[in-house]
Amino acid sequence: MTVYGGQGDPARTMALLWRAHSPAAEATGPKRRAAPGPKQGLTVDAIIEAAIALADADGMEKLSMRAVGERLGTSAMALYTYVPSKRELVDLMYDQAHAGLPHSYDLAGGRDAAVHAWTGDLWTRYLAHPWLLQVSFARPVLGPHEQSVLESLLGILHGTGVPAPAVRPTVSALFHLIRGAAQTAAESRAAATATGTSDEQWWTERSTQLATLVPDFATRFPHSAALSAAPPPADAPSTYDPVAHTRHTLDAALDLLLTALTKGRAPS
Amino acid sequence: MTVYGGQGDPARTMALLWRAHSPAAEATGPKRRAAPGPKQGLTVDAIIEAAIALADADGMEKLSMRAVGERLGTSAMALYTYVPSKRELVDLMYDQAHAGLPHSYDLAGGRDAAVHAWTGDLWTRYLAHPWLLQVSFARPVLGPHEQSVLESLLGILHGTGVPAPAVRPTVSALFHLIRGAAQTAAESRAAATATGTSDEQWWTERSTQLATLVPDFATRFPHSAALSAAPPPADAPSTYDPVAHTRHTLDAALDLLLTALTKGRAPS
DNA sequence: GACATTAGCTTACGACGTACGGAGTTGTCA
DNA sequence: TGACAACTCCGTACGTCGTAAGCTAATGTC
Repeated sequence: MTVYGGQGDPARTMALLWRAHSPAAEATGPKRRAAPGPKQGLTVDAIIEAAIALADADGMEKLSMRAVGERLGTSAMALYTYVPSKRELVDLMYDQAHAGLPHSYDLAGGRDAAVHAWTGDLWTRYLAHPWLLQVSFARPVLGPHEQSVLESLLGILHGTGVPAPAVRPTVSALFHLIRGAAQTAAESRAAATATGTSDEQWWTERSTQLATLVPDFATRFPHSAALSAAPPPADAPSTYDPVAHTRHTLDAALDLLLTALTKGRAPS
Repeated sequence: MTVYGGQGDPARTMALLWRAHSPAAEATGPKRRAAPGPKQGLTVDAIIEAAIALADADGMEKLSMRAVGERLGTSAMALYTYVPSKRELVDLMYDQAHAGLPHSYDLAGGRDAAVHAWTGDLWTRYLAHPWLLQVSFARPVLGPHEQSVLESLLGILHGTGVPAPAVRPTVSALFHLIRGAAQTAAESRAAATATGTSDEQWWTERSTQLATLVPDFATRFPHSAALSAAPPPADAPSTYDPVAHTRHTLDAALDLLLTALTKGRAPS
């Protein structure tokens, strides 16, 4: 299931997102008078880091407040001083996981090369933190690092003369394509390691199963049958690696889009 | 969070998917000798229907085995005779929610018109059952109704001369684009009804918040700032409706893709 | 030194998915 | 016809989750 982020108090979430990571953090609020009470033993960043490590290792399903607390040597409830709820924590994790990507891309090689580079970086990040793909992209909150990813793409599009009306559709299309492809890749990779069977093996099992279960498949779904029977394209990766395969499909789709941007009429 | 389907026993899931809904259901297994024990009081279809109704009404988060059982006048555990687990139920719901879409599309109006029609039907379905977008698209199991949706698209692409190597990327791109856009639309619609504030209002609130929180936003993210400041395109829907708006962006992205298919070089 | 404020954390609650196993019902076969 | 085995149904219970409430103790200000 997709995790829907951005469902806590938006104001609080945004403050956390931008205060914790922005260089303007100090400047934002006037200096807070030192508060009474015990010193804080944790930091939001430590919590985020622990949570990300957990999600990377065991997946989003295993991410629980108790587990994060335990990893930090305390209890689940100790986290609630720093983070209003698990949802906000997920938002913070999401933004943090986008940190460190390039702020801008070299445009000397042309638009297509730059977009491919940008795509490759994002793709790599998604596959390094596959739980990112379980956090709804439609969430309303944008943190500084996500914003930076968007900004770098806009820089490419603007710098290579993409007409203004085409920018929005292109941006949304790119994100959806990359996320979708990465999700497919991550899922097949996870299935392979979880079941121990290779992706190829898995598919043959599945299709023999389908053949006995639905003997008239080819009659009912002729085009689908033809598609699965078709040989892979000549320039596809030869060793059967589902991740490389998906990436290849993504690149092809990207090329379609980029071709349209170059040759096509400007969309409305 | 995204719900990951397809994680139960694949064989069992596929048998359920194809047996329950396919006309070849009886033919599949040799006649099962009548089993002893009480008559079954429920049916898988009734359970699926109840679960879908629940998800439609209250969202995926509120979908629980207890709730489904209650709606059918029994307990949660009563369902486990028919369905191995909640995950399989979600898979069955997912497939069932794709039932009744056209099996083929009129190609007389050309490829673009047919693809737009197909897209529109799927879009409508997604917005009618927004929980569909929380079920991972990367799940490995395909039921008969999902298969039919794929088949009708393949019919369009094949019937209008899309070159074979371009088919796979086009299909995956189309699904990702539509799902992504529909997710955005569904989310903003849900946010509007949940908070009572209009989408427009919501964004202005958010941006004033951002402005005070991050005063140097425009310097740090010039392109993003310029984009939000840009006027909407002239042919955008005039009354501010986030769903129509997202749909418009989707159509523009579709046009990009379709343009590429027509004019572009065939991708590898 | 009194006191307001705050962090840390224990306990507890209600929800979840579902394992387990008993009770009751039915077909088959001796 | 009676015994039995197979099967459905489902109540109970377990372990998990997010987090509300509230106590304890530490710290700053006056």
